[in-house]
Amino acid sequence: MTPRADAPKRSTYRHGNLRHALIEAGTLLAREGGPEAVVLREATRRAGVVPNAAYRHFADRAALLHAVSQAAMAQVAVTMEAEQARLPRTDDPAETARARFRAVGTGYLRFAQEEPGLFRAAFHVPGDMTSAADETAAGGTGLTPFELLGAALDDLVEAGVLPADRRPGAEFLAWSAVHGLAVLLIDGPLRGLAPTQADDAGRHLIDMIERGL
Amino acid sequence: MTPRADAPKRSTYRHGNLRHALIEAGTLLAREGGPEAVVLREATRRAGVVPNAAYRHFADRAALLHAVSQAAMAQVAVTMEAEQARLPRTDDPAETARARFRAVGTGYLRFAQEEPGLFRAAFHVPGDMTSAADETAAGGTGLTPFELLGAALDDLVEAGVLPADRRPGAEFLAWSAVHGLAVLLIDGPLRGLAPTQADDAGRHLIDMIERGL
DNA sequence: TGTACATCAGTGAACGCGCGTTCACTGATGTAC
DNA sequence: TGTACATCAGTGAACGCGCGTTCACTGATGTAC
Repeated sequence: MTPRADAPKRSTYRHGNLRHALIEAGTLLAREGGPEAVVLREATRRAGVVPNAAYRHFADRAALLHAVSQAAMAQVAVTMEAEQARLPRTDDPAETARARFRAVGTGYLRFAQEEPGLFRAAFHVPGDMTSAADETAAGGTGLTPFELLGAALDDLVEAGVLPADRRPGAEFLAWSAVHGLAVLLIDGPLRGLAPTQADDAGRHLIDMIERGL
Repeated sequence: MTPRADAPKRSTYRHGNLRHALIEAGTLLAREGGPEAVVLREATRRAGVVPNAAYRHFADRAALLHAVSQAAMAQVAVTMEAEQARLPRTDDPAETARARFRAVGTGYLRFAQEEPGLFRAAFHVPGDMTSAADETAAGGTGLTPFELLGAALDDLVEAGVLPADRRPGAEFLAWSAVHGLAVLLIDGPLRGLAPTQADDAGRHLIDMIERGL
């Protein structure tokens, strides 16, 4: 009933920002064990609060998990953007578009490898990330992962790399391929591949996508 | 403690083939709700047996789930083979190889759509389906899904459709793409796509793979 | 500037739940003589 | 062909577990007068 002893002691009766603290604790739980590890009681324990206190901020466990999932999604977006940001400048627009497109994929794969638990949480019965931007799932640029992919594909078309008639539906093809590799790396037969090998596989896969699109 | 009333009554004290009955019950549970629905107690209930009776045949719940997972894997293989079997004969070996390769993918996708619960169970922390054939995961031809894919790729090379230097690692690229689409269709943003649209997406994806490989 | 009071965040205690698993048992089977 | 007995599949009862969730509460805050 009492919050765990090693939790951050509060001097105030009010917590301050319990909602935020619970999402943070939940995110940590997801990092450690994926979505099923996001246990309401444990989150409250870590926040140094009694279990039912969570119900002031979330309707139920599912609502907390959803918030965590959105936060994880935003981190995916951030990783993608970081991957794009580290790209060297080029004058060739085709080259640039291509590099930005690849960065979307490699960022996605990097996140999956580095944060498998969060990655799984992000895609845990997701609230259709395809539809209108959900702010809480967006990265620094305000775009969700799906939107970043779409933008990269638009760039490819604009740069003349991708024929316009190939554009419709292309996000689902590219996404499928990259997502599949991510899943196989996380808990499929490619799990436990050394990071360098995984990177190789990612490169080859993205090669295939570029050629195939 | 007593088995459920509506379970098949036994006249004999011995069940007969409880191990098999439990796998069957577990498979049904997986169909209905995926791997996490494979609950030991419920499986025994359905088999008309007391909970702990399961321990005569399985070390623990994980062992039962593993057996169910293998059975599901075998069904994937069977679906793939069925897809190949319905192919019309052609004289053109290149055409034949190509069609057989595509059938591997479409069978996989069809199974995922038709039996999402079993599909998820099949890939639930799998015992590395890449390695040596596990009989219980094989279909009618004695090949696992992974081996069927490998064979199809070998055929492509032999028929001169796929350059031999592209062959190494190709199964992981093809598999990633198809698996990713399957996952997105099952519980990703493409979930709830009409079967015909899903088939279209599958075709386009496999087109992409063929071109990209 | 001071005080009454509404608001509502967090507490304390308790619930029912179904789960996996362990124990000592009993009853049917089939094999050895 | 008949009987003793070892084997072991399934029973009965019970455990501890942690979970999500509900209830009536108490304490601190900040706003209205």
